[in-house]
Amino acid sequence: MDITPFLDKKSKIPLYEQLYSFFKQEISHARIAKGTKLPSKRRLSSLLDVSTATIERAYEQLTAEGYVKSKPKIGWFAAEVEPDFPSAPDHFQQSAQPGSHKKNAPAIDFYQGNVDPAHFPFTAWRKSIVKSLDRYSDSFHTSGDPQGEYELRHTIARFVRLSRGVNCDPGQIIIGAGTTVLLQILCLMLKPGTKIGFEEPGFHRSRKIFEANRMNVIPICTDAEGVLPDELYRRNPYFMYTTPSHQFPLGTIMTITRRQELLAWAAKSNSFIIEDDYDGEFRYSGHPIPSLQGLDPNGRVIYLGTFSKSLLPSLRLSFMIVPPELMKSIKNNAELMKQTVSAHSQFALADFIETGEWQKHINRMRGLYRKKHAVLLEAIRSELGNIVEILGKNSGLHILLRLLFPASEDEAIKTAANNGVTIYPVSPSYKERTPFVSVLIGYGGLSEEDIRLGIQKLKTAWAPLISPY
Amino acid sequence: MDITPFLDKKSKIPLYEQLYSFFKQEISHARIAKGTKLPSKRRLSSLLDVSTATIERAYEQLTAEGYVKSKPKIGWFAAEVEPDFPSAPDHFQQSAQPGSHKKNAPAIDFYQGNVDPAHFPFTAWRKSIVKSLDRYSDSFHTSGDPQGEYELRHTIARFVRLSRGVNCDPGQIIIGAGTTVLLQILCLMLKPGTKIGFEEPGFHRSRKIFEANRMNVIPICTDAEGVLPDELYRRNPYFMYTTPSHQFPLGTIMTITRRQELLAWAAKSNSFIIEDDYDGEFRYSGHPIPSLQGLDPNGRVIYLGTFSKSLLPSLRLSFMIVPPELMKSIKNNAELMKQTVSAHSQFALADFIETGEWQKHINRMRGLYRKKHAVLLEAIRSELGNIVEILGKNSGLHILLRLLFPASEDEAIKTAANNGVTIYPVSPSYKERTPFVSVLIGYGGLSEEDIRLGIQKLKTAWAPLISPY
DNA sequence: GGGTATTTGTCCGTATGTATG
DNA sequence: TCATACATACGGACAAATACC
Repeated sequence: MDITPFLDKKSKIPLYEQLYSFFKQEISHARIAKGTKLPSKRRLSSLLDVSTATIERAYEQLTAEGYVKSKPKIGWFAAEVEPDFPSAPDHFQQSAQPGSHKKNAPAIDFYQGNVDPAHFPFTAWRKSIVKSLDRYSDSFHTSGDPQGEYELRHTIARFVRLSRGVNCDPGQIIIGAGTTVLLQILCLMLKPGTKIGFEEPGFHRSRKIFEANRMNVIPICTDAEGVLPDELYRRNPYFMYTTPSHQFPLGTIMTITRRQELLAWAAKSNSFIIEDDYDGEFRYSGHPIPSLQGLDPNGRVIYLGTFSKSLLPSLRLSFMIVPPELMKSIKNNAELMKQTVSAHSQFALADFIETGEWQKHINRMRGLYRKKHAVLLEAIRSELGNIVEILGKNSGLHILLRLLFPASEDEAIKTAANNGVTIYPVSPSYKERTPFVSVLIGYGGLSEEDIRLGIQKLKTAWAPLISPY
Repeated sequence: MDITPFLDKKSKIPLYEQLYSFFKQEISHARIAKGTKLPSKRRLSSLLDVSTATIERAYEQLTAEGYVKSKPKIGWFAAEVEPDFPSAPDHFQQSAQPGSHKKNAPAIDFYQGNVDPAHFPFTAWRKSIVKSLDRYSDSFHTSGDPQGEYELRHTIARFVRLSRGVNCDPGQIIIGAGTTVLLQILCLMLKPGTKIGFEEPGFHRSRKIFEANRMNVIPICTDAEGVLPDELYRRNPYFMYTTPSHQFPLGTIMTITRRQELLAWAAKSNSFIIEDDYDGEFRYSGHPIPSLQGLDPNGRVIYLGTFSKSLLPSLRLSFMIVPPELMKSIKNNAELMKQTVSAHSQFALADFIETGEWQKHINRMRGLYRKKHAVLLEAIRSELGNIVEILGKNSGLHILLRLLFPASEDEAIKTAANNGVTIYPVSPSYKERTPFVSVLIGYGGLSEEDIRLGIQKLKTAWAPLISPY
């Protein structure tokens, strides 16, 4: 047992905590047997050249958590701890040694759900959280408003009107821990077998939610302008799920005429449209088109928004704007489920938006993503120019690569993986047959350099797949 | 000498100055004899929950003015001082007394879901949150592990084993934003019409979740020992939902024999038991009985735990421990729903538990609730002694009052409301007929004084309902 | 076997750095 | 910039347990 190399006096992590983590690891992994006498304060202190009080503090903390026991005037002893599970990732060891890069560099991950890790306004966000903790501490002892805290709903209502042209009052907003939770609340009001129109292709996670709730999911084809209204008249679903601002996965932006046709259909057939605006904040070219919800005078649109892309995926905070006609039954179900987002997160987000930090962040990110987007397109053009076609390049945080060479989706993904690049299949987005071979490329979470590198690697990976003639 | 009430953290007067004034008063009024050793920096610091440096600053100022003398490495001692004017007004006592009661006092709310608002270890919790923000910022840019962050699951596994006798490894744990979300995930794996045994009476919110998911909810009667196993053999549901550690709403604690019978039934019939341990941390008398999960060698128990009662309702954090046989399908559904709790909350809670703060808090709360509980019982005995019967008085944060006078539940609640007391109906807990008239009294969120006052008001409210003969 | 020096945990005051408003 | 408060780390005084002579 040698601690010396684990103590880093220059680290930001306090000395006593480094010691604490070390012993915690050793004991819980049974590398120090229970009952073993630990080195005395003074011995360790002179060995490691730190104060005895530092050692003492580490031991004290370990005592508080039951890892060691102290016998006064005798010594400290490792306590009995459940053996740790061997597969447990040694998180502490890794985080304590930030310098050591793995030999096998992690794959470059083009996952569409990731966002830029480097430019998040951490200080401001932290400030909002701390502020909300201090200011709203009175509200934390109840489970809170099942729809979500009024402050946040009010803020969202105001903001969404300005930025997305969505009209609503706070009473129509339901806060939830992710779009899936909100869709789940929606499903609770529907009988199994209810007809749900769903873009084909479309966002598979949402489709699976409907399917798991035993809805009758009807694929509705899309073209370059968006959902085809004829199909809707023919199949006449009760709900129609769509992603008009940036169709998933194709990336098309629904035209204004198509939007109006959709709304007309909904009004005529007493159906509802679910508008999932999952990354509507990021548009790079062309005029912004108002949301379906904002265009709709008849209250036929359920609007879904999220802060996963525009703030932090790990925050798990989305919202749903419900038309008055559905409000009562959805509210009932929301109350049944209770609120799913912690009050402090809600207050923090409200503050973050109110202080203008969110807007600043989005603006900054839009610029960054625009640049990444350009880098990606350029890299693809130069590296893969004649073997792929790019689809959906005007907004959002992902594009589609249609393969112009005879390889299966599976082959394309596997060879990429073997070359250290993770890309994603498009076929799950289709309920029925997939018309052409393509892969999903999300670039939000990668640096410009990694984007270039990743595309280069793709070229290498795919080279053998291209027929030689 | 008790300083606690004199320290007002929200005051504009600096903390060190409040301390300084206090000791100056005490010493110059000779309430502290000369030569007395003053409490050490650390002792005071932990007692008052301020930094040691703050105490030091106060002592220093006192030293400078000759009120105390410092002996290095030994302590601080009160010095000899001219006695001050004896009639000096105790300025602090006034400013610290927040006692100005409002004229229109809000209703006294006996809601069972509320918890004590005054004794939450706010500083420690805040510290855990800030620490998790600082230390895990790398993890926030992805949506995280759908089951929940490994650190938290590991911590919960360890803790639940020690405190509730539950056996599991972190891989079996699913974190979710509330018990309802977890039950919802459970329901996604069940066909509509699946038979769910449900305690009669039972926790209505859970029942409604099953019903909303179109399960076939079968009421299973309970007696003083818990669920009746005969009923189970007769009706043979696939899942049986129960609250063995503190039956909701009756408050009975399931006996060990009954527990074993239940487990035997589940093993024999290949069914599963859902053990909802919603407030198992709080038990006031009798021996602790191990959880069903801990007694079960056959993996037939799904254990539900929550931090709503034992920490903060607004945190929205619960967990589910899944037996291996169900793991695969439940995991699938959890992945479909994605994780519903923000990563920073998860890391913060893991830290809060790991640093021993949670245990401290529970211990403290158990004592407080025990006292409130005693106050409540005493108040009921003295005020309502002969018109009600108390049910379920050995654990948890609520009791049941059975009305011994001829009034309806509705009447009892309405007259109470008219007298400024909110109490809750028991009838929603019953799926079928309610056998006797009773009301639900939760006391976790009320002060001892309000508990007494509330019961007094109940007496006044109900007086007219009692037949005069 | 009894006294003494040493080891050890516990408690203490002090100094310096850092975050916040 | 400055006041307030907290966090981290240091080194010494003390008394009990232990080891040694």
